[in-house]
Amino acid sequence: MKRKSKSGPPFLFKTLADPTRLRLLNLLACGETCVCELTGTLRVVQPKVSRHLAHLKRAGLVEARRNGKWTHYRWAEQADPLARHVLLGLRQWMAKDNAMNGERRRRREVCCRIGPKEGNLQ
Amino acid sequence: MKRKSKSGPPFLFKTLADPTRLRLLNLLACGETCVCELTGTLRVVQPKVSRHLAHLKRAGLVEARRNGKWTHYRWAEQADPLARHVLLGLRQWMAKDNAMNGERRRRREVCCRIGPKEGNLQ
DNA sequence: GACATATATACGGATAGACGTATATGTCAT
DNA sequence: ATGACATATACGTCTATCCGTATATATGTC
Repeated sequence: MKRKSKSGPPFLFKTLADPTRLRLLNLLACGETCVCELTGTLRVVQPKVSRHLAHLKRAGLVEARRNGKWTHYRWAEQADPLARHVLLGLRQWMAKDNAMNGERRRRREVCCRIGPKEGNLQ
Repeated sequence: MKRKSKSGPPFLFKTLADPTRLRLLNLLACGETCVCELTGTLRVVQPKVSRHLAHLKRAGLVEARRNGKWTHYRWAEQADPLARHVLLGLRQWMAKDNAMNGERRRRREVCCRIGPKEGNLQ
């Protein structure tokens, strides 16, 4: 049987080929966020969010940090130049996209712990 | 029923998520190439090559030009900034990747119509 | 311990994508 | 028109992926 290469450009692009994962990356682009906030903002059932976060983590795009009952996710630094380049472009695209902007705005309303000055693209 | 958006970032990334399509883009990065040369270089059955080329064309990544019995494919200019950015990064990655370099080298051997000075990344 | 909350995973079904093979289309030469 | 060649598409199958639901795990509180 053939090896299934869970790395390299094809796997990176496969990871970015899902709308829900892009929405998650968009919210995480504002800074570290916990799962319940992501679930609330995207209005998506929690297992779906967790599954996609797990996929992003496997792909090395995000990192997780446990804090008590909560798990906080954040963008991971990219060692691979291609991934770094692509994610930079993605970030710039998200900064201009209307739908993505709207979701970042909603994130501020959903999350009680974010002050009015936070919640913008970093 | 829900719309299946054959455009936007998810579709772009889905298009780039297949190894065969990346190999095709790699060969096309050297310049316009006809299907039989691509088939010969990749050592892949012709319908498979045609199908993936059709996919790349639908995604707007390549353009086709018919010349007699042959069809020549080439990279298409990208209007979308994200696509342009991602494809630029991809091109730089291909220029450094060993496997991709090897295939571009083999392209020169397979194709009778390419002189020794051609066949490098543009 | 029992319980509530936050998150992760397992399971089964539905759909999309890739493949090999066969066949259709299009072009040229005779 | 016939045949040869280059390319495209159609068809059936197999696998990967996404989803909703149910359940498991982990942590904190009482």
